[in-house]
Amino acid sequence: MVLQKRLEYGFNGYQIPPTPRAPRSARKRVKKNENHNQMQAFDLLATIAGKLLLEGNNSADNKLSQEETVKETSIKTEEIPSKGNDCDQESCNKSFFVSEIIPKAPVNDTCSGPASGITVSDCLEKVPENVGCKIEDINDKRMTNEAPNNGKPPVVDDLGRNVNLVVRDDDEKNSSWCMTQPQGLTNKTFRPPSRIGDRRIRRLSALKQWNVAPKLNNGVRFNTDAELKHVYHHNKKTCYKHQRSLRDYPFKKRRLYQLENPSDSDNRSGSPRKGEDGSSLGGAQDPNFQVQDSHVKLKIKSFRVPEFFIEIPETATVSSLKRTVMEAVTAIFSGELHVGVMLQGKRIRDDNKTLLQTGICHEDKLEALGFMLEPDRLQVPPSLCPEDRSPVTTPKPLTRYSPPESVVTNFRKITEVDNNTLATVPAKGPLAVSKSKQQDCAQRRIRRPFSVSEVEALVEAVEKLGTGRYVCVVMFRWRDVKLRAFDDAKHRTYVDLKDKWKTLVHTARIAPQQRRGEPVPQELLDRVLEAHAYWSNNNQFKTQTCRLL
DNA sequence: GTTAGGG
DNA sequence: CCCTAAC
Repeated sequence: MVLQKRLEYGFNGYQIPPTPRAPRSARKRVKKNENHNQMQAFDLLATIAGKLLLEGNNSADNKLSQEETVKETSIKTEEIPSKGNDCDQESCNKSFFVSEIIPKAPVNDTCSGPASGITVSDCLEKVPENVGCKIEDINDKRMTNEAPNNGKPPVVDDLGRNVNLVVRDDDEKNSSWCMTQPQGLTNKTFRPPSRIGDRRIRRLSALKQWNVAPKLNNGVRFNTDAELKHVYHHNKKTCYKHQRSLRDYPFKKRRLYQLENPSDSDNRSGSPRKGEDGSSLGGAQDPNFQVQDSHVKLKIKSFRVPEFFIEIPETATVSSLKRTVMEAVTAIFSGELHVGVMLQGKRIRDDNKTLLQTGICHEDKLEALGFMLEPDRLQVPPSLCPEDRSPVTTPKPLTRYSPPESVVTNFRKITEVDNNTLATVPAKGPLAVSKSKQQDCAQRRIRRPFSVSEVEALVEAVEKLGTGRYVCVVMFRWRDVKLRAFDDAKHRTYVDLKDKWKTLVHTARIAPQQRRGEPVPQELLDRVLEAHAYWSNNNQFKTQTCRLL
């Protein structure tokens, strides 16, 4: 019904009536340009276009229809149970979060021998004895596997804004929406959880986790947020910049730092970033090193268990849930564990090297040291890999879990700087290469340069749809470009496309010798400039007017 | 949720 | 590619 009503407005593939937002945008835009004539012309054209093209609908009716559409759409949207939200709630209710664990006995003494004398393997032997765990909430992942209720496709488009043919394609696509491939959806209501959604879940989970019983029977205790901060701010001098940057930081990001990854401050400016080759980092040559004592002090802040899956009946008690988690954890850690050492993203394989030789003792190179706990792969049946959540032997038939492929630790190296001041050096590397990075909301997406064919598709779509600017009474959107040309490319968001177009225009304008990356054919760049000029220059109004009338 | 624009 | 004000 709504769809039909929208389609009546279609004309030559362009949407005709102003969207609920359009007039405001238009006014603002015109206002910005201080072009009152254009504004008047817009109003006039809107009226004319409405009269000419809406087949019996005058402007007033049109407006009314729009409002009805909006109303219907919003009601429909509300009526459809938002599975995503349900999942949010579920995630909160079923979180298996525990806080990070700091071993009762500081690990500082673990490697207290002379740095030049203790080997990597010496150090590793100490690590498993102090293991704790941090179990990540994985329900956010499960959300992506949820199918919507009734298989009934929701009204995708909001507010009835898009009434052109592109949107019809969109709706049609969603009408034939297939439940067997939920991952592939760009569906508005059921698209995979955004990173913001993840953050919300994580934040809620994190808030809950501080209420978890503070002690396990093995005596390992959960540290609190306060403790983390305490550790974190051992050295005011070192952390000053970070604190200041957090204070100035947007709230969202600040929250991420505080709640999600209190140890991750490697993004702060001034954080040293050295070469990737950890093995070549010798500490002996560094004059600064000589003022330190020869002991390497490591504090392992926590171990994290990524990809930890549990299924348990809804009717199970909290008690049995706890027991299940405990059994799962026990099963993982009772098996043989191996410890790996990562330095600056590179695994140190030679156990006979000294810490000095590997650079582990070198404070300036320690932004990227981490330990991994890995269950013995031989004991892990292939069916237990995270991709295949097959049940394993557990006391309850309906309970199942799959163990993590690796257990990665957050860590800090603590090195004495001044008299009693401890400097904490943030970890980097292991988390960045582990699977858990998929759950790390703060992770920056990898750079994926646009291929020429992608550029071509983008240019083609923009040529047809425009760049999201307000043109006469027609509003085109990057969203439509995305749906039309990049619907299958899940890694290309409409923002990406918009950004790419921005750089394409820039590229097209600069001299060829100034361009970088994969060369874009001049022909395409010409089309970019042409399309850009068409959709954005001041003549667009005139041009579009001609097109419409 | 989208868009536009600065970083 | 990120971030976010403005819509």
